[in-house]
Amino acid sequence: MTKADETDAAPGPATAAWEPPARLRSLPSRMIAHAAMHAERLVNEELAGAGARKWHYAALVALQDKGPASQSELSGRTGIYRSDMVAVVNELAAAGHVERAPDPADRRRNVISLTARGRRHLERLDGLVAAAQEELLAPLGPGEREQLSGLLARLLDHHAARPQGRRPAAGRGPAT
Amino acid sequence: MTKADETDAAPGPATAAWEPPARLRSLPSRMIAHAAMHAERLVNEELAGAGARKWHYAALVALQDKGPASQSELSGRTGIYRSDMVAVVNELAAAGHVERAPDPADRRRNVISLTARGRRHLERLDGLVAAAQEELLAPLGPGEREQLSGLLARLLDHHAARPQGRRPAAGRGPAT
DNA sequence: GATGAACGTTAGCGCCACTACCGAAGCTAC
DNA sequence: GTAGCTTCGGTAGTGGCGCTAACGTTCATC
Repeated sequence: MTKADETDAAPGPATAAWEPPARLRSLPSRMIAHAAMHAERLVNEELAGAGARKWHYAALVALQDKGPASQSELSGRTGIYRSDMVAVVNELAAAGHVERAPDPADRRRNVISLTARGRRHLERLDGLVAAAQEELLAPLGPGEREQLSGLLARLLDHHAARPQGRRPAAGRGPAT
Repeated sequence: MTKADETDAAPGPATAAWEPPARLRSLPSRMIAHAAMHAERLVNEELAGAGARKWHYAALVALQDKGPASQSELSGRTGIYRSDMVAVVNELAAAGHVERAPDPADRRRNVISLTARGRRHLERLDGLVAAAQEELLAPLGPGEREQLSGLLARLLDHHAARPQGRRPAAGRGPAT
């Protein structure tokens, strides 16, 4: 048997020693982290087909749903740090999905606004992201999906209120 | 108003433009990623008190629950990549929590085993990790925690079976 | 008109998942 | 028994991402 047990379905006692112990497998923080990895992988794979990353999607959605904004405002909407927002806007602007114009009312600011092309692009990304969600949640029924969302929302609400004193930092949470 | 609306509780229309749109906030992949960030932060903060990281914890648990193992076997149990396992074992060995001995039966292998000191250390880490889980799940009742765990387990089972063709890679999933 | 804050920007750190490659040692097939 | 595969420990490096620090410009306030 040179290369058997490659697609072997029967887990012998030799395989057991390679599996994670139940104590790790059932650890909530670990399960969540693991699920997050799958989620990110799926989203990234989908978006990669359109040459986009989750940051781009988040920024475009934030612009479409709440209108033009300065970069730091966008930062607040998306959870992307101001420092990283620079690159995101650069890339989106280079692709023509977004326009960066100086704010006449406040010359420190740039006003970022969605272009027609960006809107079209976002439509496509929406489909890809939705597909990723579908893949991610595939094993769950509609009711279960809502349960999961509800529980996670409770967690996030709780921890969003927590953080010790840091309110105006502009940059909380992941991009997608 | 130089620095008002800093700890302002009343969200005026100015604040709304800074909040993430519902479309992003309710995106399952994003919620999971966000929750994972909180989870990792909590676990890291707890473990930092003992000078440990989640990798160390995962490795120690894997050793305690399934006995001594080679490094690549440990890799399989914990989800830590073989390449990264080197450093983890180095650190654990330097702290005296683990012993690395050449395997007489197979001179390519090192047998890693838990020391008494490592067992004691792990006891402490267990408490810290448990505390982190408690903080993480604080807003949820016992029934809800089981719901969440169950749903996540379903997700993970589904996606663990998926990955296209890559079975023996030894290094799936996060460390904690 | 000086002080201090906000904005965009650059640079860099640290963690972590992941890849590629290496030499040594073991196993299998001929 | 030896040639050719794999496995193991190990080194190095990449890239994404969350996060901090600092700087010059511009604005707001006293």
